[in-house]
Amino acid sequence: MDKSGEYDFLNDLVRFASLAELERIISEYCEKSFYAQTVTLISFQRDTKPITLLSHILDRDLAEFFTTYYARIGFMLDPFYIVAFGEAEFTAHQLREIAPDKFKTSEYYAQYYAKTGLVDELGATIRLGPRIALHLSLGRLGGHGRFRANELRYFKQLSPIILNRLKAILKDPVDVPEMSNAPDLIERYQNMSEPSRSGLSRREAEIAALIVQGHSSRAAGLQLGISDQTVKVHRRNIYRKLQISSQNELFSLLVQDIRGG
Amino acid sequence: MDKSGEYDFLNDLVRFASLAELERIISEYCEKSFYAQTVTLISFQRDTKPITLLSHILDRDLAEFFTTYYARIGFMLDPFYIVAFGEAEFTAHQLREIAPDKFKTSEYYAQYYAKTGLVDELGATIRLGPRIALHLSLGRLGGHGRFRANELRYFKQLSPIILNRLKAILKDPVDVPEMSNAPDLIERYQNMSEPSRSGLSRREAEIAALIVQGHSSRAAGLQLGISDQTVKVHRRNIYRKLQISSQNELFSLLVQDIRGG
DNA sequence: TCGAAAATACCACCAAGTTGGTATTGTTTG
DNA sequence: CAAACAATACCAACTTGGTGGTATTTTCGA
Repeated sequence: MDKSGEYDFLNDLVRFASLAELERIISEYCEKSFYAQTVTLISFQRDTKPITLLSHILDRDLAEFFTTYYARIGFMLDPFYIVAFGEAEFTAHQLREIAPDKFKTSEYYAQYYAKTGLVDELGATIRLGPRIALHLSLGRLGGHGRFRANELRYFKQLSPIILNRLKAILKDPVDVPEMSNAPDLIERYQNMSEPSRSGLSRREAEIAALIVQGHSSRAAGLQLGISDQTVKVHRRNIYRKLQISSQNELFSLLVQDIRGG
Repeated sequence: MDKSGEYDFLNDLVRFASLAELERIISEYCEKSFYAQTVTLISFQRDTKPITLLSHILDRDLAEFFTTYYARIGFMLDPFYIVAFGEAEFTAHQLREIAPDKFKTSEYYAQYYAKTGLVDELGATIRLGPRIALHLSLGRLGGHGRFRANELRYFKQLSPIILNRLKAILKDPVDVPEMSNAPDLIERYQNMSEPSRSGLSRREAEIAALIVQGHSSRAAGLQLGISDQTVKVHRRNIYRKLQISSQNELFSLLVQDIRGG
């Protein structure tokens, strides 16, 4: 497999002066090197849909899938999106570093992520404001192997430079889109039950969100600083209130909710 | 809940002379009685997509969902479809009688069936030929409760009469659609692996099909007359050959395959 | 302020999936 | 024919989900 130019790529990526130039560099490199098969630059917005600023996806079906599903539903369960609004101002990770413990067997993975054909991702995110962040993603398609340790290292060194330059370029307020009031994952679950029944409590909705993101009861407990037994109790109460009996249905309700409005 | 007319409905259903008249009777009754919220008449065809002859679904979203998903993917995993091409010439069942043991927690249930809002179904099927069958389905939406024992009993008595009359009406060859060569579930799994790798054996594909239909390892073993341990071995081999590691992914591959072609 | 609900925690049990291993018997195919 | 593979079977271990129960503390609204 030809990996020549894996460093040249990132090196050159640093020398751009506009979004258009960045796009040119990316498409040039993606054609002559196997370093990455997909490159996307996304504006993440807390509580509402992301905006794709740049998307280099050769496969047409995959590109369509990306705009159809990821932009509507998938992003909410994307580990990179979740990390984007965490504490750190800047983050750069390989997917495996931040994916929940059951990510690969989660409903999200099976229904959305697996369809992209991606086997690995490098993602970097820089906060532009309290509710907006810029995300750069490099993807490996099946058959090209995962990113290696040295590739990750180099990405972690250069991606902040790239994203900081982009931040400067995009600081024009024209580029910062309007906010809508679409509810986030937790709010969705809180408002989900039928009017007659009592809805999920804040905590229960938090746990529902973690579960659909692909966390096991144990992992969710660790993250919230509570026991996995407690998580199981919440699970039971969540299922009862929503009149369901499995994780699969919990995911199904989310998709219905998002589609419905 | 008003269940008056539950018998009148089926009684009147028997007195039709054409598809159009049947449709009129159904829509009349569905509006003044809660006996069934959805009534569909489908032409099942082995190995290819079903044809909806009549569909009384009040909810517009549900109706759209039905044509979008059920007609393309869902039917393959529909317990009634599976039973339709079994040994019996005629069958009439409540869903719970023929659903696989893990149906309610299956990926199919969560992704397709749950979205319909149905909580129960009565279905009757009559074989028109070796590769074609006629299916009548009555559905209960959430909030209307399941069909009761006496309703099922009456359905089992009257549905053969209705379907036999329909068979006579539809025997006109114009109504029997062309066959295509779309692969069935088992064939799909057999042809699924990448060209470079060896595909699933017949037996493995059979088991893959049973699993996505919602059978547990034990249930699949019982059905095939082999041990559940053997089913587990096949599972392992299936996962290895398809380079996956969970049931969720097995389902995902099917959906991809069907969408792709 | 009193009571209900929420949040926390722990225990036990069962079903099921996932992952290892070994072994026997046919069948197919190069 | 020999090697490879399919199909069968059994065992063991582990993880997780789902369900049942009980109990304590906190929070918040009527």
